[in-house]
Amino acid sequence: MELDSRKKAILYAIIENYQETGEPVGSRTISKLEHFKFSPATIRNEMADLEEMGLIVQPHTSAGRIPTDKGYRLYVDKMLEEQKEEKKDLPALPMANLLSKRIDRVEELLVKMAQILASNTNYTTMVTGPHYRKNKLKFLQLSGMEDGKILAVVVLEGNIVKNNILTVEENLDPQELLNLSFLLNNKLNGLSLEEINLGLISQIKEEAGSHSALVTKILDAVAETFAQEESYPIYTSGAPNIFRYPELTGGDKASELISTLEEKKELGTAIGQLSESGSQQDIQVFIGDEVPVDSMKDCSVVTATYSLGEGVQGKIGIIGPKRMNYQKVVDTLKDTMNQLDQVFAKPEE
Amino acid sequence: MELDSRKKAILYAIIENYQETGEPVGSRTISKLEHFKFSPATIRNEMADLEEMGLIVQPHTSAGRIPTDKGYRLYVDKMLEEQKEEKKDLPALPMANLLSKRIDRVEELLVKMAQILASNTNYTTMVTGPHYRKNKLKFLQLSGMEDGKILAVVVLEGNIVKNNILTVEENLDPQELLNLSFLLNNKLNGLSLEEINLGLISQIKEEAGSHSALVTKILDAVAETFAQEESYPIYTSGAPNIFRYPELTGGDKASELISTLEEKKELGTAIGQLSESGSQQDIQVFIGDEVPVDSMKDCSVVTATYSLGEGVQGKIGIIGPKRMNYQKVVDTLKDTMNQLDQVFAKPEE
DNA sequence: TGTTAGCACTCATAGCGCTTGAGTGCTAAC
DNA sequence: GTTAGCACTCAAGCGCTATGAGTGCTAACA
Repeated sequence: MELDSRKKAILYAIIENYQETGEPVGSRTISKLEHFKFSPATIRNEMADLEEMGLIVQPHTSAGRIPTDKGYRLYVDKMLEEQKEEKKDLPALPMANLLSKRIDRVEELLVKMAQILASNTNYTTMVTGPHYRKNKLKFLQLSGMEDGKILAVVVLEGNIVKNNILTVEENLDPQELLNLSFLLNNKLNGLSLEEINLGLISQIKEEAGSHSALVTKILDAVAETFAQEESYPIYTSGAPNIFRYPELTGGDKASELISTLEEKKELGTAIGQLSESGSQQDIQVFIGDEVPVDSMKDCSVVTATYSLGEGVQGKIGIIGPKRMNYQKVVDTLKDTMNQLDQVFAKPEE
Repeated sequence: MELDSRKKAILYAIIENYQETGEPVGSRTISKLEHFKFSPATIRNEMADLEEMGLIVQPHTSAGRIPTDKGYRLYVDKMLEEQKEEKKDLPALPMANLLSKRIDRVEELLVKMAQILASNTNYTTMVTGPHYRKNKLKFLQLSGMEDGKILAVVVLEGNIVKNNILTVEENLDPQELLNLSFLLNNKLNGLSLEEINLGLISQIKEEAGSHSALVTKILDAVAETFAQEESYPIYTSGAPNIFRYPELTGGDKASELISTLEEKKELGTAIGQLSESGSQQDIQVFIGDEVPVDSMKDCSVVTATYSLGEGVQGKIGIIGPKRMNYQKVVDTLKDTMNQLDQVFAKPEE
């Protein structure tokens, strides 16, 4: 069967009407719309065809039609296609203020970003913490603290800073500590986790002489810092927004969704999958069953990859009902990415 | 009217039965219980009295009784009273493993603690980040990083560590940095935010000579560290548990509750109030209208103050329906507090 | 051949009346 | 003081009947 332009127009009209109302759309509703000069009967014929093609369905015999995943997919693909050409002007999000802040408070930035996106779109937002492509040790600082403890500060590329407070039995004078600090920096800087192997470790221990126990502790701290980065955190915001959409709150759905959002683990792995399967284009749309999280099969998810320069990047996902306003979400995300790029593309101030 | 022991027994029986079933409790149910050798009619007479006293109510004429806030209050007060004498043995929570971990990852500890409490009680748990009574600067470390940036590590009492990466125009050699570091530590150590006043600042700037601009930046970083600590974070866990209790999910209640939990601000101030109004005893129970958060007027909240040594303390709150198992919650919290105390009371290993 | 009017049909939803059963309060007897 | 008995109340469930939105199909029309 041919999907001519009239059928398309009807499909899109159904989708857009359903987006607003959440109710199945009947032939009469469509025929009363501006651009449609055909009678309900004609529309009905076309709708029967669209249903045959699997683009729309009736929830029950005497109801109007709602779009299927396939119908949405068609709509979204066409939309993304058109997007490439025209450049839309959206009211700018109040992200600018946010972005003028310090870079070293990445976490706060991400949380705020999630909040703004959630309240602006009325959907739920999740943001993965930054993922650092080149995870290398950049800098290591040891400082003695008065009570016999040592503060070890580990800095990775991308300016991830982690602190570890170590307790030592032996007593170190500042000069020894400085020497040790120098030795470790010398040996380890620029190396990734894999490159710090046993041979290197024993070599360092040897050179450290009597302080080899301390070196072990420090290296543990370094390893932990790397590990922490691998299990990067996930921030969510606007979870209660799902209550705006009755189709997401029937039965135990709301509970399951909220649980999924709270237990961020599953989300994390899912997002990982998204990343891998993702093509070059930065915006991806997952509709219904395409979402790789079971409790979200009634949702759609739009993801984007953000970048904070220095190869630091992560994912943003907007989670909403399948009848979400894809146009608005995609535009909003693009706008956000642009703003981020503008700020972080600047030569670092 | 006199609240004799039989009336009390009936009240408690109603409360405990209602805790389990969530359904109004009738006279027949009570009379069939072990210890009650009276007929339903007698129980009914007593129940009429209890209702007159405002301890129980009927949701509608032909229904059983449910406890009022006042009824719960009586029950809880008696329970707390008895607790003081007998020492209960609960199956220990799997907190021990957790507590054997490092102390310097307080945040992780608190999150895990919230999770364990939530899954163990089936209620929602919130934990305020540690509040440091004596907020004094303990240690300040400046390190030059290769790309012309300076890493400023600020350590407060209680081992709160914050990192700030500063960008400097001027070039500093390591020795100058060391001197500056020494100067700042000398001047600032042991001082609280209020004690770092303008006079002191200008004095430091003078001694720092040409690096006064840098000093300003560093002091800003210090101020920010203090400020961050004042808006201490709040962790929640087990929010979806509210869906277990129908009385909390009718209407928009679930949505409001989840929103409140997500927007932790209101919680924070409320918790603040709790702290202030709190007496010496560490466990407090808030029932229904006593809870100082509007969206939680249908809930009860049990709070405890935890302490991690060094005057570092915060609040834990368990949020559940008014028919929550107070006994279990209070016991669990006490057990947790004890475990924390045991670990942190040890001479710091 | 595409479009439309007309009509019979379906079915979710709402409203109505009925029954059921859990639970009560009251009274009178033990 | 306690209990048996009884009339009463009322939420909840069930079946029945509109109601109305919406459909598919057929036949007529341009």
